[in-house]
Amino acid sequence: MHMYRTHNCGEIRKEDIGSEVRLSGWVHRVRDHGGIVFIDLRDHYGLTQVVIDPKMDFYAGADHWRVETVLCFTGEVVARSAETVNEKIATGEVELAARQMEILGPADVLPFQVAVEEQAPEYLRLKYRFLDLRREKLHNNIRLRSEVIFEIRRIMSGEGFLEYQTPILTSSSPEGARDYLVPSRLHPGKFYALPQAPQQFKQLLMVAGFDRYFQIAPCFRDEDARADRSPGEFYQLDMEMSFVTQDDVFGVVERLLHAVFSKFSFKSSDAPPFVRIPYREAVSRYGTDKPDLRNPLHMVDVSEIFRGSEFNAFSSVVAKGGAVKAIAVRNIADSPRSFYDNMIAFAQSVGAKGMAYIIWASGEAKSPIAKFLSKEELDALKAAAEIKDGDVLFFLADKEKNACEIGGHVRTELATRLKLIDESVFRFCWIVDFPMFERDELTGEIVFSHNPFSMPQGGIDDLLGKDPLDILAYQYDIVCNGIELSSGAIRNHRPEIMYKAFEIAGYAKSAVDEKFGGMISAFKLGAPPHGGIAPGIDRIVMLLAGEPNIREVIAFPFNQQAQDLMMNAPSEVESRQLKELHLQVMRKPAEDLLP
RNA sequence: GGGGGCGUAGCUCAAUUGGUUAGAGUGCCACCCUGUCACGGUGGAUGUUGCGGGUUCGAGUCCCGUCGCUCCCGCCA
Repeated sequence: MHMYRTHNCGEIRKEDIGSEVRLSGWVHRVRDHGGIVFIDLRDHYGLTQVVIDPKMDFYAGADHWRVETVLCFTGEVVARSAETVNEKIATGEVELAARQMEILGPADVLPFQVAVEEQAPEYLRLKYRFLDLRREKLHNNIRLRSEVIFEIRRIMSGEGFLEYQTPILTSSSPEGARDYLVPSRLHPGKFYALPQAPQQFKQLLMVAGFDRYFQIAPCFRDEDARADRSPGEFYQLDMEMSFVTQDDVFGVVERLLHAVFSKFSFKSSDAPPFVRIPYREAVSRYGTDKPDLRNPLHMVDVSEIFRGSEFNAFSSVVAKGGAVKAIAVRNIADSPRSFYDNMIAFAQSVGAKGMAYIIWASGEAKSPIAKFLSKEELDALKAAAEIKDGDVLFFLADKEKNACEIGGHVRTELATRLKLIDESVFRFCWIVDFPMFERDELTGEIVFSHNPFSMPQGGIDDLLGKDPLDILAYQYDIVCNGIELSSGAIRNHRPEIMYKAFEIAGYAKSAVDEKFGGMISAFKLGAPPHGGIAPGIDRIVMLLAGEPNIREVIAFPFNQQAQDLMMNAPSEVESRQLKELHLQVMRKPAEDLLP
């Protein structure tokens, strides 16, 4: 018989009755009846009830066994009587009558319970992550993550992609997020950087002729945390394809996401092709470039209706080049006054100067602002927002950018408060036609609005002939339920177009050669047209697991301050190590004064 | 770097709004119990109310500061 187990704790069934088995696992729960003890023994696979009879020589100690101790039991599989069958567990028709017991791993008193899904403080959960990972929810999330990644590899392989590794120690890039730096021992004063993404490497693999690349790629960015953004490191399904158009990339991603989301969730998910929304329309209609399409509300621009209106608060905004955005909500005319007051307070909390509304009920428009509006204006509003009796229209007037942004928040808040969001679906959309450049609000200069390596849609002609702010890029995002899963692009593989694009953003040719010399020289020696995308693995699993926080799908996450409380990272290092790396730590003055 | 929320027993929470000795559940310890499966029962131990000041006859409660966790803004090509 095997030293530790013949079966796992989720395995034995009626068919095994009468056979001698050995099980090892953690003590999940103990039910001590004095004359008989039941122990739920747990492992990765399930639970099995072990019964300890008072006649057994190890019985006396049974009630001292603490939960989460690791035990090994040997004994006979016996049937449970009809009234004692436990239908809640897969092994519930049988139990193990223990004949032998061995303690494999004793456990001290726990900082928090494993068998009970009670809330525990975040710092304890992170410090004792291995305990938290034993708990059902987190354990299942991490298992789901593994299964999702396995499925992704299977599908990508089926689509003709091969997986390649790229360097973890690379060079710092001038664009993008803050880098994590690694000092060089052999080159004093020089640093490696951890990759923010394998962007240039995957493009070089295309130049090298590998045609279709993917990688479950670690990415490192020294940025502050959010609920859906773990600081430090995260994983992307990084992919790149040669000789493709935007539609080819979309096809692969749509097939992949639909398959993965259908397989691992009971929620329904959009079938390909996914909705495509131009960037400017997304901002105008939803107030964001990552709209949650489960939310049925949207904005309409009613600026023209108010141009020259007697309602001065709006007409003056329009006269100054601003916009009036309206959000129609169906069948809420009977809401109490407090609902409108609270919504106005919310709008102000996200930057609105105020928010007007009109209620259509019993064929009449009721509103504090109705008396300023003509019948023609009211009719035009009804038509623009397809208003029916019982509907309410909310208005925000501001500079267009502000009105859209605030309206976006109000749209989300309205849907949340009115419970308009369908929680049973995954709604995907592509955001396309991102602008290539934008004006930096602080400096007034033209800068890249997204990825500098994206191909401008009109190629060199647009770069030469169009207003830079009107140039669109073959740049796209994929969004699911309001969460941005990824950005991608058809790349700019033509050196002359790249030089020109960088020139518009204020970079001299020599600067491009210096920063991206490797890529430029590669593109001068025969580069195929290529493009790709890199959906975030953590966010995909987060959506599938229904978790509101990304830490719940990462086995060993940082806390919000980018610390690992279990491994005690980051930590100080010995002065010898610093010396080897030609580094000197500049401590804060206050710490210098300490003895 | 900035703003909001939270911080009471190992854990989850309460404490009648400033009033006597800070409670309950769970966990822990001891004992009882032969069919439970969140077993049940009896008893017991456990508190620098995050920390430091202040106001007050009196502070878990009010004020100031500080620390920690969290959510958001900035940031994330």
